[in-house]
Amino acid sequence: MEPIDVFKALSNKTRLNILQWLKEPEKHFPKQGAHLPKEVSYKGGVCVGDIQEKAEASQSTVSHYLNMMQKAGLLESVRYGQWTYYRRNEEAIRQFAEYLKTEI
Amino acid sequence: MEPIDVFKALSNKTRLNILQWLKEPEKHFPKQGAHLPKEVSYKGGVCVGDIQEKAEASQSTVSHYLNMMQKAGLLESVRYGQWTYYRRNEEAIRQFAEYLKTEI
DNA sequence: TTGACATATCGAAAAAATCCGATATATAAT
DNA sequence: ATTATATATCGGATTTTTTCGATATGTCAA
Repeated sequence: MEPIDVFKALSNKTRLNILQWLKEPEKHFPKQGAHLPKEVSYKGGVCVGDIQEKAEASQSTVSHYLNMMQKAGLLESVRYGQWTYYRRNEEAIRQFAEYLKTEI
Repeated sequence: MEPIDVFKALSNKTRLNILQWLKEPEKHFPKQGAHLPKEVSYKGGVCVGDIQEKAEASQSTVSHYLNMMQKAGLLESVRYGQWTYYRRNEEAIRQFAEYLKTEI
């Protein structure tokens, strides 16, 4: 987790929004999980299409953003069938907040 | 203090270094304060020239960086004669770390 | 008041980020 | 097999950031 990559990932309104929406997925993505078979239930994860709709950017842009945020360590993903579910990597985010508090 | 501006300011190795150097000015800028008359003593502040020398970037670049970091709220400055001293805005930095911990 | 020095600002070239549509890939449904 | 759907990747146009040298401004010293 390179701090600079995290700062870059957070230097954009849309990406910052996505990260904050994913704090409360059921609130910001009410129809979330519609595609998920009950037995797998990826807790807190939201599929790309739902995020794209809310973000009001193109599909390729949102896919790119999510990939960037995942590489920075802020998100993690799992694929179920044709859907990719993204959710926050809370442990990494916590570590980053801790780093910021002590090192910056 | 716009979070996005702070993230942008921190998305650069040199600027991140400057902020960290200024945590311990006497350690990273041993000749610091040479120009300061004792009676004013801007605690923790370092002049642009000393920062530039350590950062190994051009004078205009460093001046620009410092201005950007100040606008973001991370630094504050005072001018004494022909020198401008920059130091960390600890309260703002603390607030930002707190924002990150609770809002991100 | 002239010259030297510190810093800020300007203008521009180069590099990187943004962001899209088109296309590829993978899976699912018929 | 074919078609439809979700996501990823590609290629490129546009915008923003980076970074510099040149110049302007402000201050001090002789």
